[in-house]
Amino acid sequence: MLNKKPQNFDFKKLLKDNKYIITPTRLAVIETFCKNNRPIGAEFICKKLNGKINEATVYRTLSSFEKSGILRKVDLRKDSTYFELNNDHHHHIVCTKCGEIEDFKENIEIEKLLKKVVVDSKKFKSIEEHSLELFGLCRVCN
Amino acid sequence: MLNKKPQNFDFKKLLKDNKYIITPTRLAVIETFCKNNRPIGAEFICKKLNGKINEATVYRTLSSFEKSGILRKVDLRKDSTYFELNNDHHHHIVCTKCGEIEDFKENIEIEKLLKKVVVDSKKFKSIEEHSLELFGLCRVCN
DNA sequence: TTCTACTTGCAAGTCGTTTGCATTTGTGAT
DNA sequence: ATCACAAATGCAAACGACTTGCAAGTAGAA
Repeated sequence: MLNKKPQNFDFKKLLKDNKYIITPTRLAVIETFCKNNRPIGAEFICKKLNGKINEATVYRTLSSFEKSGILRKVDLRKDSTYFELNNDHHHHIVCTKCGEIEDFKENIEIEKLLKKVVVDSKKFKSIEEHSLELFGLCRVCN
Repeated sequence: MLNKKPQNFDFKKLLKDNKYIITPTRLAVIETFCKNNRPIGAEFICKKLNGKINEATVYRTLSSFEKSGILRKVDLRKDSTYFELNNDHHHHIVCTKCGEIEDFKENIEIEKLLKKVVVDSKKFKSIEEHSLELFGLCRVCN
């Protein structure tokens, strides 16, 4: 879990805190997430880094960062997998036409409602994660 | 959109209402969804139907049923795509270990909260769909 | 500086899904 | 009933996202 604004934090410290060996690849991947403060996928990263990092390595890095909690997966109903820095809890509104994304904050009311769902549940007594994404047409596409 | 309990409705009427030619394949696919009242994917359908329907046809049928609104896609963080009869609005709690699924109803409070999100949004003035799925360990796996 | 375990690149493989094409089938008109 | 034709299906090949095995490179501790 990060606890600073994505734009300016110490990449190396983040890696060390998560017991990673510091490599140019890992620094570059984190930097790409910081520069583009929105969900991105493997293909985007490869393009942005100009093919300097191998595709397979990008996938391995993303998957590893997700396990350690640096990144979180986001379901955007696209054909490939998107990740995001796991720094603050929010969700997305996604334009189904142009792909435009707007964030919205998780709030206490939503949390309360989800807790109530779990209380009412017969099969579950706690939940660890949830996805909540809205889909529609943005003002431009509409 | 269906408006009857999934267990007992007229498959042929459903197809006709949606301007489909009635074929054994389509009837069998709908029936599989009715019998197994939960999200299922292409592989499951092929197995249940004993390979009587070609894999490619199953994919084509699912995709077509989704477009016409008979089915809805469900994001369950699995490696393949799951669908569900689009008959009543609900969400899921999914066990990340064994895959057990429990439904919970969409309620007015959740709808209100989501409407508020849209009101606060700068880029969107309405949404068409949303996903809301909870993930955790069920009582058995916990 | 050296050693070792971890990381990376490359190429091949996997898996879910899609597509092109030839054949079959449902349905409305005859 | 039968016909004609558009639509649906099966088959095999292709596709795209992702994974894996292995050999070579590299970070970091000693």
